[in-house]
Amino acid sequence: MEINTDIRLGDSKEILKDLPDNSVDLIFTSPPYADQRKNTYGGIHPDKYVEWFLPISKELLRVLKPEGTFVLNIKEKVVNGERSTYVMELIIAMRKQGWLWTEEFIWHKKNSFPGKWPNRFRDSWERLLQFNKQKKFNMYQEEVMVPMGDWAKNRLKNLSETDKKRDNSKVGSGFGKNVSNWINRKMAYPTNVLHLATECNNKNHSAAFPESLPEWFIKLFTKKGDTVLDPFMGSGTTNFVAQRMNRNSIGIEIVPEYYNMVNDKLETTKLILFEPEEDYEQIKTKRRKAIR
Amino acid sequence: MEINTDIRLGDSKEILKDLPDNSVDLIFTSPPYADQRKNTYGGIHPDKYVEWFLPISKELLRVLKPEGTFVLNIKEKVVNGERSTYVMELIIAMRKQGWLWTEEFIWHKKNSFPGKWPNRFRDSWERLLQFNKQKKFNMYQEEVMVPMGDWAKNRLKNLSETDKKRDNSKVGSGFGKNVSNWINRKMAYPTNVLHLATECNNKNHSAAFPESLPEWFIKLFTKKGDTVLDPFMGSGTTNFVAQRMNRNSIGIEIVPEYYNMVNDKLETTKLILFEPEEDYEQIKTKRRKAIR
DNA sequence: AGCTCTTATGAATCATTGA
DNA sequence: GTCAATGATTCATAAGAGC
Repeated sequence: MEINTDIRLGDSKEILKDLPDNSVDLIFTSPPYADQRKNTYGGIHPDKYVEWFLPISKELLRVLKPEGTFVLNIKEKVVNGERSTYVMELIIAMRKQGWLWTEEFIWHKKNSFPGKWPNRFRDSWERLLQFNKQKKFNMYQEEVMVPMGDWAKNRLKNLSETDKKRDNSKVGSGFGKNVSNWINRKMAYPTNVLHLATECNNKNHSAAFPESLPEWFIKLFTKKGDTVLDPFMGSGTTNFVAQRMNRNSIGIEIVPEYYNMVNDKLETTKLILFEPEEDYEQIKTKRRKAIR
Repeated sequence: MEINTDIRLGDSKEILKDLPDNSVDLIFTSPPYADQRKNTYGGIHPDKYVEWFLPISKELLRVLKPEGTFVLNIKEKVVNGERSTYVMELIIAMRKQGWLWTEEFIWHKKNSFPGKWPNRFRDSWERLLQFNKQKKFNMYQEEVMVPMGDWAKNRLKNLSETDKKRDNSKVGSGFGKNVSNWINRKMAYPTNVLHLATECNNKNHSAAFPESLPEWFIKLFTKKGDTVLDPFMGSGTTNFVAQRMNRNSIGIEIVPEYYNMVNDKLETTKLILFEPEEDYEQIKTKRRKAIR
């Protein structure tokens, strides 16, 4: 299978216009947060954030396939002792634009930034907002199943009366069936809380997320050969992960430095990818070695 | 110290008017969620939720002390395949009403029951929205510190070169000071993600939260002798915990059944509380025995 | 293997200074 | 005064090396 990784230099608002309608299966991105990263990006003021984002999300709505998904990683900062409301306003505005706000996942960051303040604890979570074009969308739940913890085994042994009642009352998916499924698979579906560390390999980009973050959503919402788009590419994490997972991808980046950095890495990676018969993990290891 | 637990039967919007200005240190509540619990509460429609809540939050703003805190436990439900936006709208509306939206804590529910839907995972988190009247409010961070892992003890013995460098470079707060803090503490500050189980003792009330939830916020935002208010008392968890922790409390409940249930329990508890020289844990155990 | 120990580091906040 | 920029402060975890 030929996998294409297409990166473009320029402003998302403009570049996106070149992409055809209904052509992308998953959009995964972490846009510049309001007033952050001033040295590299424009540094959008919280009050202007929604206004700035809406023209972009309008294009995203156009290029996304009807069964596709848009996952937006964002977190509002504290301004003047209060959490900003621009993310709330953005959700409301995007719904008016035609998006469905399907779900909000929580990224619980294991290792959050240090600090101590008299009236605030450390912020250790971010939002992962899931938007869709329609109620029916592609979701491959089995791909992100996780090994069951001990709690589940214990629970299976001693089941409360409430538990039994609940499941027996279900039609078509009785309790016994569920249990046998669990025992056979020893795997469970995850929840809408993701527990990942913030560690990332890209030291040159200030705001890179860990590879496991896009990886999880790419598994969940796409299959091999599908197309992933990141309109705020940054250090290219989304695109590298997509490539490793045999998904086509498009990345857009406005800062030439980052664009070039990703471009250079991409060349290195291509050489490795042409070696056949390797699975993800092997490629992952090799690539890392090659880059470092 | 004489602790008063004052429960009232009626509609919060009306009953709250009887409470004096600036008299409450902490408001902790979990209001009926939109369209949930139809059999017991009115079942407020998502579209009407903000409109319904604002007159109540207006009174809450009045009765709260300037240094007090309002913690609102809420989570929007899925309507027609989408998350409702009424919580977002409520936050924005409450800010216009004069509230400061200081922080959003996440309650990560450890043990949500396994379930499966074709396009959605189990919902295992809820919002705990912190509102304040002013930027300066009472917060007793030390009270909610958690035991540090074993790694910390080891670290204290042999300190890394990096640690030394970092700390030696500081002016005015040298290395030794920090270390002594650690040794004395053996405790760490939490973050804004709470990791609690959903277990709760009140089977008769459909939406009761675990005691550890109000307990955490009562510890964090009040001291002994302070006053806690729950305008949607339900099974009275907040009030029982407040009482056990030597805080005065007020509870308002519109459903006579719940009111009576709490009232009955309260009588039982009072007898126990009049026995002196007991700490929280002892009382807790006794009360539970007495009630069951 | 399992333990102990070392080391790196993360989209943060706040107070202060300067325009 | 308001607003923007700068610097100081800071904690807990995981991954990896060493025994």
